[in-house]
Amino acid sequence: MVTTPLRKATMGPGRQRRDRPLERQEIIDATLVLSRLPDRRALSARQLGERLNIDASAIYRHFAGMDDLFRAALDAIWLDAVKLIPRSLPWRARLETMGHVSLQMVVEHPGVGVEAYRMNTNGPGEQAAIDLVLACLEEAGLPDHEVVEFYAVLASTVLSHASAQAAWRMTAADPRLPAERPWIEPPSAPDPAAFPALARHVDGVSGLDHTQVFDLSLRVVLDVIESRVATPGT
Amino acid sequence: MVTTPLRKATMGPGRQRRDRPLERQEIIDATLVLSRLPDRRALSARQLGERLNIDASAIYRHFAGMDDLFRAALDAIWLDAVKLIPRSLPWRARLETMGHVSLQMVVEHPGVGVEAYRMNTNGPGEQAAIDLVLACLEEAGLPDHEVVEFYAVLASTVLSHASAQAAWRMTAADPRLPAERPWIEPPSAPDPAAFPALARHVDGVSGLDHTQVFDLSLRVVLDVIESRVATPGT
DNA sequence: ACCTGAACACCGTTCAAGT
DNA sequence: ACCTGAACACCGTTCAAGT
Repeated sequence: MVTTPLRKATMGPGRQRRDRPLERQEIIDATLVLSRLPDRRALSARQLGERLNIDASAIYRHFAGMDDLFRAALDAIWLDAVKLIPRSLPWRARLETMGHVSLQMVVEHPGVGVEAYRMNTNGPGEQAAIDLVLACLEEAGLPDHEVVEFYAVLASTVLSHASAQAAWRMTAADPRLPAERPWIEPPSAPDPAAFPALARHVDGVSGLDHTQVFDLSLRVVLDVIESRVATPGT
Repeated sequence: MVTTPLRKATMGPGRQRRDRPLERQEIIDATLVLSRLPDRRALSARQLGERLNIDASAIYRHFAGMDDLFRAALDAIWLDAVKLIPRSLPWRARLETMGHVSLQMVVEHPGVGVEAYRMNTNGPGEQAAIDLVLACLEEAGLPDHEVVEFYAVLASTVLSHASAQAAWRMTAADPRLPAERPWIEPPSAPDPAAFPALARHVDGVSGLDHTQVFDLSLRVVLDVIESRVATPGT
C-alpha cells in the first residue's frame, strides 16, 4: 500500500499555540470528522493532534485512552440517531427507522463505527437508544421478559450488520461505489462434486448485497416480534 | 577486536537457523496457536517470527500480508468446524450444531476470530461451510430464493455474534470467567424521567449474557425458517 | 531459492519539563 | 492548570543484501 508522505515541512515546531484551552467536545468532534474517512490510518492520536493543533499526548488529559475517546464519539452518534426518530410513528415503523438510521450513522463514520458491535459507550446516547427500543417493544405489547430478549436480538442484529458494513468500507479496494459490491464473493465456479449445494446456489449467493442482507435480517426479527404479539405465550 | 556476532549476547533475535524451509502451513498453525491468547499484542508478525524462529519479514514470502494470513487461518477454522458436524442430523439440529461449533471455534481463537464477521476467506473451508448451510436449508424445503436469503441471515447472525464475543474476550479486564459477564452493563439506576423504559427493564437488560443472546438470536432465525416451511409462499 | 537485517513510516501511551 | 517533547515499546511492510 502506498501512503502519501504527510510529512511536516521542515519538521519544526510547526504548530501555532491555541488561543483557548482544548475542550473535550472538540476532540470528540474531530474524531467524528476523521472517522468519516474510510482509511484505517486516518484516525489516530497523532492525526487528531495535527487537526486540533495540539500534541497527541494532550488527548490523555481529557480521555483515559483512545478506547475511551471512541466510546464518547460513538455515544454522540447514538444521541444523533435517536434525535432523528419521529416519536409519532407506530412501534414497528419506529424500530425500522431506528435500524436504518443506526446503520447509516455507523457506516458514515466507519472509523468509530467498526467498533459499534462490541463497544458499550455507557453514555446518555446509548441509554437513549436502548430506551427507545425498549419503549417500542413495550408498545408492541410483548411481556416483560420478551421485551428484554427481543431488545437484545434486535440490537445485536442491527449493530453487527452496521459494524460489518463499516469495516467493509474501510478495507474496500475501491472507495467509490461502496454499497454496490456483493455481500460475499464465492468462487464463480465452485466444484459441484465437493460443494453441490453451493454450486446450485452460487449465483444467488453472489447476488446478495449488504443492504439487502441488512433489510432481510431486520425484517426477520420484526416479523417474529409481530407474530409473538399476535399469538402470545408460545 | 570485532568479530561477526553469531548471536547477540542477551538480547536480539538470537535465532538458530532452521533445518528445513518454512512452510505455509507452519505459519498458519502458529497463527492459530497465538490467536488463542486473548491479548491484542500476542498475534503480530514479529511474535510469529519469534515462535517460528524466523524473521517477521519471511512471512511475506508466503502471504501477501497479515490480512492474507488471517484469511488463511480463518479458513482452517471453518474447515475444522464443518468436520465436526454430523451429517446424520436433521436440518435444524445440523444448523444449530454448526452455529454453536462456529461460535466456539471463533471464541477459542479470538485473535483471528474477531475478523470473522467481516472477512471472507475465499477458501475451501468457507466454501464447505456455505455448502453445509445451503444443503440444510434445501433439506428444510425452502424455495431457492429463500435458501439464499436465509443463508445470509443465518451466516451473518452467527458470525457477528461470534466475532463480538471474540472481541469482547480480547478486551475483558479479567481474562478469567469469560462468558460470565453481562452482555451489556447499563448504569444500575438510569434516570426514570429521561429513560423510563430503560428504568423499567434495567434489571432484565443487565441480566443478559452473551451465550443467551446468541442462543436467542439463532433460535429466532431457525423458528422463522421452520414457520416458512410450514406455510410457504408468504 | 529463501531468508535476514535494516530501514521506513507509523502506532498508543507515559511522564518529566515547560509555560 | 494545561500542554509539550521526548522517549518507550511496539506495529506492518519493503527491499537490498546475504547464504
